[in-house]
Amino acid sequence: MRIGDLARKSGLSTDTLRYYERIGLIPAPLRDGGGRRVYDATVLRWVDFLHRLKSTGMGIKDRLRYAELRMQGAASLTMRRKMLEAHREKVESDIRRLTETLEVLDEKVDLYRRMEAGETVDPAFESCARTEHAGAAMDERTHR
Amino acid sequence: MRIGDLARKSGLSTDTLRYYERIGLIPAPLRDGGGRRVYDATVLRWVDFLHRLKSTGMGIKDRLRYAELRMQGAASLTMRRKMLEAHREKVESDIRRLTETLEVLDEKVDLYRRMEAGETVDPAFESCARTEHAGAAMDERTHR
DNA sequence: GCTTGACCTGAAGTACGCTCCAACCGTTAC
DNA sequence: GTAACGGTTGGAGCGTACTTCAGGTCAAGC
Repeated sequence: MRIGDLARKSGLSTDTLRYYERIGLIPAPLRDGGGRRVYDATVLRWVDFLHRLKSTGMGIKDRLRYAELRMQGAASLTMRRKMLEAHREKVESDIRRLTETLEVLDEKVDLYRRMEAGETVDPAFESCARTEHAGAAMDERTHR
Repeated sequence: MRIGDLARKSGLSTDTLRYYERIGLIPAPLRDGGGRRVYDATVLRWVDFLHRLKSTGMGIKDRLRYAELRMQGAASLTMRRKMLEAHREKVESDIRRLTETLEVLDEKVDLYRRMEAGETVDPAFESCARTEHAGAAMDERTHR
């Protein structure tokens, strides 16, 4: 598998793959006669996992650290597990934040729909500390 | 309320608040005799909401666009609602990705725990396309 | 009156994570 | 042979989102 194939399969660009290699996120592959990178199939799983860590909020330093540990082999298992457990906690709290936001957005969309329909909005919504409806609505009322 | 109070209440730094004002995310407040910014309480809700949009993955361009619409008042309600609905979809798909990742991490942590305990790992795990256990484990076996 | 602390401005610097570019080389199809 | 294609390198450039800095002003407490 050459770099273009890996790019297509992983969804990353060839530039990004070379960049990851340069900074040490993926191991340097063997080269063919013409000096071109030749990847074995297993690297795809690693690239996908790295991408998963990144897309769920793990920063580059931690991904580098994890990649380093991985290259050290079995001796680093415990440290890697601890990193994964820490990331798990972060992912869980992100899910909570997002789920809460889903509710806030639904409330707001609902309010906006009612305002679009010309409905008079109960001033009691001002007491809802989670939104900025009040401020926005005040602006809207006072500046027109 | 001065900029330091708003910083403490919102969790953002005074520098960040001034930066947000400069790029147009928060409206320019009135000034006191000494030229210092004086905020009214409602801006805190707006800052919190902006922070929520940001921390749930809305980029700066969209936040700027939203802030712009908000300053235009009630005429932009429909467009704001559509932006919020679009963001809602993104948040939902992020939750799906994160929830899936939680499972992947739990699987991996579990596997690592078993390996730490010296348990022989069933080679069947190689068929699990979601993880990079196989590659890592192979490395670990072949390089020591 | 003087110090302390909070605030002001404009501009430069930083960290992350790519992304693009120029200039070149090697393989394959025709 | 030659054109197209995919690959190589080192280095520059970019977008997001702040953060820091230099050099100054202002208000309140002692």
